[in-house]
Amino acid sequence: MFALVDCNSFYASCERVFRPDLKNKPVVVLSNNDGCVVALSKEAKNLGIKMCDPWFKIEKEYKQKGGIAFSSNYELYADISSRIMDILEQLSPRVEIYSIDEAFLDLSGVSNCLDLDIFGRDCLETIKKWTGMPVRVGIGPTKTLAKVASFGAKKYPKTNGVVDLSSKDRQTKLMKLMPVEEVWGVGRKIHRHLNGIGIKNAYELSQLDLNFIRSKFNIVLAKTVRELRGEVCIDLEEEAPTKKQIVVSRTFNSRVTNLKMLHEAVSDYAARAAVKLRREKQTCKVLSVFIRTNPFRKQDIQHREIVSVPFILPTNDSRDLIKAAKQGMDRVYREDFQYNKAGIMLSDFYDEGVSQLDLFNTQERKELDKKLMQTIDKINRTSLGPITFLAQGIKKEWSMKREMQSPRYTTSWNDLPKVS
DNA sequence: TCTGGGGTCCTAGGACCC
DNA sequence: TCTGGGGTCCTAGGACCC
Repeated sequence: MFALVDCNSFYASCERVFRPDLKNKPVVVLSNNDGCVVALSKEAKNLGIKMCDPWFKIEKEYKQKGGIAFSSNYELYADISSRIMDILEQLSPRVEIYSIDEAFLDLSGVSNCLDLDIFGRDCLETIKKWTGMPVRVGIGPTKTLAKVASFGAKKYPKTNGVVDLSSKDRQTKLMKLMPVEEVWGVGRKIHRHLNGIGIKNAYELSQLDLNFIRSKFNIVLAKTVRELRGEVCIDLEEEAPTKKQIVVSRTFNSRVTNLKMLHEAVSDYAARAAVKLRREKQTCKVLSVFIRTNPFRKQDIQHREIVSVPFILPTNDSRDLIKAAKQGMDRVYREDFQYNKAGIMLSDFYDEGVSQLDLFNTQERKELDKKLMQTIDKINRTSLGPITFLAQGIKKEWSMKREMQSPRYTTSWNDLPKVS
């Protein structure tokens, strides 16, 4: 048995934790650059706001109706997320952190000694009490069915946020009520295709012939179908597998033509990626740089390009990555284009421990470089930081817009909420 | 004026080898 | 001149997820 614990409109709820005055008010959270809506409260949904709506299109009307908006504050969200995950780890022996706002729990031990519905409620109430965050709990024999249960808990208020799909009858009943596009693993393309052959709900999908699915769709969807029937195909993954690539990219706050600024931007991204790479205890052998004009501006001539810069030896030294990012930028950059986004990607990873000696650097030199990076990372985890490289720029004129960001209530002394 | 960012997996097709 | 068939590896692109 699996449980899926899922936070209700996570980012919007995070913003409410320290702002009780926002209870029952429409709240939306915007993507980087205040571009579009990435999270919205129930009340905002009722105003007709949808996920991915561009902010500039809805801003005026939304505000007139009394809606509140926030720029994304990932520091706050990450901190609240980790508090919730800590609680779950106390409640269940095996937890897979699936995303910032979702976790799967293995309930096979729990089901012997406790009613699953009671366990679910206990989970929900503990998290509410300790963090103030509203969650729902879906329980089922496979991960995909736990997702179905979670859909039910969200859709039907009478469930009070907990749905247990242990029984086959309840599975069938709920799947018949669930539009097929809500099924985990069914995206836009497959939805269209399924509709084309008359499949409308999750139950109808679960009844399709597996060979038919494999020949007309693919084996991924066949797995989904088997999971809907209660056959476990997707196991719990407690340990996060080591990453295979790391991407850092941003849309600029305005269009950029100047090579110097682009150098700054990709240097900044490379330095951020280097920190992530070292946190994974990995080194990489390839850095790619990409650049893009704004595809929404049909009137502009477009240019997009990606190049790879290989390293002779795998590295996670910020200085190596910054240098490569600038080289890559020189190769993709063309004058007279108005760029709106650039990014870098690291790939071809090796364990940090496995180091090769090369002709030019001694072992002592390597140890020294490694210590330097460790020291910088350490300082940057404290309030003494941040230490950055000059190449990352000082003013960062290209960097993104976040005009409506909430304070870092939980991670910065200066932003602690005051009680008077 | 203004449309996010970061991942994984699968598949088809090309290069190369025997 | 004649140019098969099967395997592996890599890459780009598509589809999905949150």
